[in-house]
Order: sequence, then C-alpha cells, then structure tokens
Amino acid sequence: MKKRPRQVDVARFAGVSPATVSLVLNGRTGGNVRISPETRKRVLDAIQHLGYVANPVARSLAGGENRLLGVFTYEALFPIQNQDFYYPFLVGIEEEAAALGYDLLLFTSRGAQGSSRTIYQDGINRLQLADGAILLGHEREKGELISLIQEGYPFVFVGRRDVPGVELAYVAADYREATATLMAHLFEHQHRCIAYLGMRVDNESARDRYDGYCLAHERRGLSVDSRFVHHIDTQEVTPNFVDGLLKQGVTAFVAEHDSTVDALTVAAACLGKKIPADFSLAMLGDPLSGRKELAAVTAFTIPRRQMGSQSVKLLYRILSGAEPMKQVTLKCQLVPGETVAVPPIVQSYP
Amino acid sequence: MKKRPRQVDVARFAGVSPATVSLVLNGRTGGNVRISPETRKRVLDAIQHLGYVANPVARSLAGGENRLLGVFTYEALFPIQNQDFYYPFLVGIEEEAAALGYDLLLFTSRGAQGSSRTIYQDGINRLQLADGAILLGHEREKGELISLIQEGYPFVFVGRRDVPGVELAYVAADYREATATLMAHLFEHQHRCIAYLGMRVDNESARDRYDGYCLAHERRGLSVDSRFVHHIDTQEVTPNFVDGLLKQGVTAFVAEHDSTVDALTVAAACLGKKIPADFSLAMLGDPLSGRKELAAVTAFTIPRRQMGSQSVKLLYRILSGAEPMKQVTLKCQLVPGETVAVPPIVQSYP
DNA sequence: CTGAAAGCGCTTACAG
DNA sequence: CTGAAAGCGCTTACAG
Repeated sequence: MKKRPRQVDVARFAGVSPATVSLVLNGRTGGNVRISPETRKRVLDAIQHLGYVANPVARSLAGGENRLLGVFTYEALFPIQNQDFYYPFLVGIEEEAAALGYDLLLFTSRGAQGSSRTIYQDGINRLQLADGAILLGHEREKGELISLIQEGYPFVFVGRRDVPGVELAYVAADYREATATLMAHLFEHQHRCIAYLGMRVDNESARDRYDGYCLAHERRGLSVDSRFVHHIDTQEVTPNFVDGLLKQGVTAFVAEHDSTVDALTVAAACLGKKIPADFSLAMLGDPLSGRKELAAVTAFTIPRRQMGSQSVKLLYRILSGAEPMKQVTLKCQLVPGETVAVPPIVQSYP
Repeated sequence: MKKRPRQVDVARFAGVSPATVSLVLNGRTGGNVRISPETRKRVLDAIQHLGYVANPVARSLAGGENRLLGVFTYEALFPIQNQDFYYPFLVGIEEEAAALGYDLLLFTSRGAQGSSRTIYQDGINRLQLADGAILLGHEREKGELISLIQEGYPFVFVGRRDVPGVELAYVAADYREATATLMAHLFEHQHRCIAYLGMRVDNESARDRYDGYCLAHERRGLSVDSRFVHHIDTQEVTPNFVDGLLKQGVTAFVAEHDSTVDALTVAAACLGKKIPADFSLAMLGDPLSGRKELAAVTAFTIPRRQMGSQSVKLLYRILSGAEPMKQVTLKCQLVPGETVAVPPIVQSYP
C-alpha cells in the first residue's frame, strides 16, 4: 500500500507553499490572507488529482486543541444490570457533542469491572487526553475533584456536587423542589403523616430530596416528625416495619429509591393492604425505563437527556472561556400515578 | 489556569532529556536501550509530581500508539428509539477495552442526528485519531471500507461484510447455520411449506439467513419453492397476503425482522387464526430486550455482547501484528418458544 | 546507559 | 496575495 499524499506533495504539485494549501483547505480567507482564485483552483485540482486527505492528528496537534470531550464514569458506562442508568444521559451527551462537532472519549482503560474507577491513576490524570470532560456517577471521595480543580482541568459534573470551598461546574436536577412539589401533592390529598424512606448512603441528591421533604412541611406550617424519617437499607423495609409506621398514623410513604417502592409493595401484599386504598406511595424520582411495572407509581421525571446535553453545552462554553465554572439546575416534572389517594379515615392517633 | 506540563517540563525537572522520559513512559526497555533504575525513578517521580500526561495526539503523530480504540457507528450510537440495538455490543466492547487497558473514542463529531454518518468527511478520515477502530451498523456504501483498507487503517467490523477482492476483518454471528438449525426445527415439527419473509434491503446478514433457509432445504433433500420466498416491506404483510400463502399450503413462517413478526401476529388475529395451532412462526434473530412481548417467539440468540468483546480482541491482535485482517464467526443458539407446533392436517394442496 | 537531532504533518503568525 | 519559518508534543533511530 503506497503512502498517502501529504500536504507537501499537494504544494509541490500545485507549485505553491504548504502554507497556501493549508489556507485553501481551511478556507482561511478572512483577515489579511487572500488567495487568488487561480491559485485556489490550482490547489484544489492538485488535491483532487492526488486524492489528498489531511491528517487529522497533525491538524489537532498544530491547532492546540483536539476537539475531544471526555466522559468519565465511576462505574462501567455500559452496565449489564441497570442498563438504562446512564443511557438517557448519554443520549443527551452524544446529541450535543455531535452538534458541536466534538468526538467523545470514554475512559474505560482502568478499573476492573467490579471495582470503581478513579480519575487519578498513579497520580496521573488521564482525563487530560481530552480538552475537557463530563463526569457521571457516584464518586467515592471528593479529593479527586479538588485536584482536578486545582489543576484547572475543565469539567462538568452531571448531578449536584458539593465540595466545600470550591466552585465546581455541574448540571443537576432540582430534587429539592421536585420533592417539595410531590409532598404538596400528598398534602393536597389530605395526608398529614408522610413517612420518608431514604437509603443509608448520604450524598447530595439524597440530601436535596430530604431538604425538599422538610421544605414542604415548612410551607404548610407543619413540622417534621422524626419518627417518620428513616435512612435504612431496603431489606429493613419489612412488612413489620411498615405496619409499625401505619399504626403510628402514617398514611403515605415517599421513597428515595425504587427498591424501597418494591419493598413497600411487597409489604402491602403481606399485610393485606391495598395501595392506594389503604396507604399512598410515591417515588422521589422516575423509574428507569426497564422497570415498566413501576410506571403507575406517582413520581417525578428526572430530565436526564437534557442534563446530558446541557452539561456538554456548559463544558463547551467553559472551554471557550465564555463561562466560569458554574452551576445549572433543571426542573423536574411531577407525574401523578395511581398510587396516591385520599387516605381512609384514620381510626386512632396514638 | 496553568498549562499542563509537557514532556520537556518533566525532563527538565528530572534532569534528563525528553527522549529518556519518552523511553521510560513507553517501557522501551528492550533492545539496546536500558534505563538505570535511578533515572527511571527520578523520571517517574517527576511525572507524578507534575501530574504529567502524555498528549495522545502528539503521540500518534510521532508514530507511537495512543491506546485509543475508535468506535464508529453509521447512526447515532445512543438512539432514542431502539435503545438496546447497540447496547449489548457496547457492553462487550467496553468490557474488553477495559481489560486491555484501552480507552474508547466515539466518533460523534459529524453527521446530523437524522442523517447517516460517513467515515470520510471532506475527504478526511478522522478515525486516524485512534490506533484502530470498531465499526458498527449499516453502511450505505462499501467505498469507504475500500479506502480504509487501502490506507492500511486497522479496523474490525461487527457483523459480516463482504467486499469483493478485499480481505477485511469482522466478527459475525453465524446467521446461516442458525437459520438452517431453526428450519430443521420446523421440519422436525412436520412443516414442509415454510414461507420466508425478508425485508427489501439486501445486505450480508439478510443473505446469510436466506442462504441458511436454502441450505436447510438442501439437507432435507427438499427444494425451495419460490412462491414462498418474499422480500417485502412490513406493510405488505397484510392479512390478505398471509391468507394467500396459507391457502397455498404454507404452514409456517420465518421472519427476518421483528416487525414482520408483529405483522404476522396481527394478520393471525384478523384472520381468526391461532399461533401455533393454525400456523407456526419463528424469528431469524432475537427480540431486543425492550420487546418483552416477543419473548415467547421461537428464535435464536445473537451473541451481541460476545461479538463486541471478540471484535476488540481481534482488533487488538491485529494492532499487535499477531494477526492479519481475519474473520471470526460466532455460533447462535436456538431458543424454542411457543410459536411452533405440528401443523393441523393440511386439507388440500392446490 | 543517555542525549542531540530529526521528523511525524499540519497551522499560524510574520514578513514581504 | 503568498512563502519561509517556527512550533505543536511527542517518538525513534543514531551517536557516543
């Protein structure tokens, strides 16, 4: 296979300098460069004749940037379980990257399947391969993010991240307001004792939801009853546990995670209770598309696709220097389902 | 924000030449190069201290490799419809890339959402950013593949691709044998007149299936009746059309595409026929996981995940020079469903 | 065992 | 309007 022609070959053939070929190729016709139509034609003919193709690698090296956007996830980007966890984000990311003419660099090289990936490996930040990066998923520790900031590496997190003393860019869903709205929906359905069932993990999005829960109480002039707030594992949401809460007067549950919704459904069945006739149930998020059986649960949408595209947009603006590291928050939408109703008459308050 | 460190900075810091840094970085310790352990350590410490990451663009320009594997798809990699079309391939690709320590470069930069992407844009092959690439999806034309080969660019296609006079690497599912096996299954259930319903598009995988259909007849000593072979659009699979075939003695259908399975199901309902009591039905592939309603259809699995990981493995071996452009074919597995039964007594042959 | 040098194929000021 | 030159950040013979 014979070597492809270089810019030099084209220049020689057309009887001009390599610089001129480059100028013609890039349409750099503004400013103080002007190529005569004849020269232009001669160059184009030479290109055509030789079948010249500019080397993109050399191009980006000379140009300073490589038009690569990194995508880093702490877990496998394409998990086997939980297929569509990242998917909607990726749809948005690809969409916007395509629109802006960027290619996507997925950092898959380190971190075994099971274990979580880290940005710095042997003290090296491989993200630097790309002009900037989008970060997704649950980080183990904030240290890496701080290093990234200190390096001045441009990145945008998908989801709110709170790092004290540091300004970092993210695009997040407004879980706080969404939860407050969902709570208001329950209040409107006459519920007054609403249990909050969260997970044990403590992260920004969990805190935001709990904040929304408190905020909603405040807005109603109610106070939060700590007996009804639980941060527990799903396995602890047993029929017994649920029954206990019901006996204390709880008429509705809000659940951070869909596995808790499952547990509540099972508990209801065991206790011979009907949802929403006997108690109401809502989810603080939306069921992944793989879980069609949860479609009827009252919940709110997380604008994942939009979060993806907006994060790329923000990163692009940061790269252009048009924007500092800043934060974007997107609205969620309440999705009334079939799991909320006015509660039955409450027999007795303890 | 301060510029990232260059190789030169590391060299200066360690008190060595850039060449030495490069040698350490690439583990070029064989042959007549030998780096003293002390120097090595000094370099590594400098790298660590400065947080140095080699620029992949410069690396590939200089002739080294950058441990980037390209992934090119003709359509959006993350489609909104048809979510899981590419997904299983990507699972395998990511898995194997991670195992081999490669990052993945997704070529998203060109080609609008709707329209199909092309490898060469303005005559430029951007794939060259990566050491090699995996290609997925339905190409419009073979010209680009030929150019790629002529350039000597290393790539592996996922799915069989036939380019006359050219040896190209692919990892494919054995549709031919899978179809023949499925046909044998139908023959064993006493079917003798089995209609083949394919799509209008003519590509390798469609041809392979049809070949399998013919092969199965041959093995049984039967000949293919051309009245029962149709390459048509799904909309043409009307109740009328189906009824016509049944009246000609057809007792079973094999369908290339799941939309044809849908059309047959509808037709059966319209005609008041039951599947498989009145006629049998099988699909030449597997339903995407999003289509749970097709789970009971007799079909065969396409080992998509394995195709993904094997294609990366093959590409890797090609890059190492261990393997020429070669072809790998993977077995499919028959999945008997509930849509095949022994046909009712055939009343009359026309 | 390590350094100086050339080179990969472009782009972009800078002259003229 | 176009050319000569420097430079992007690496790697790889080639010396020594």
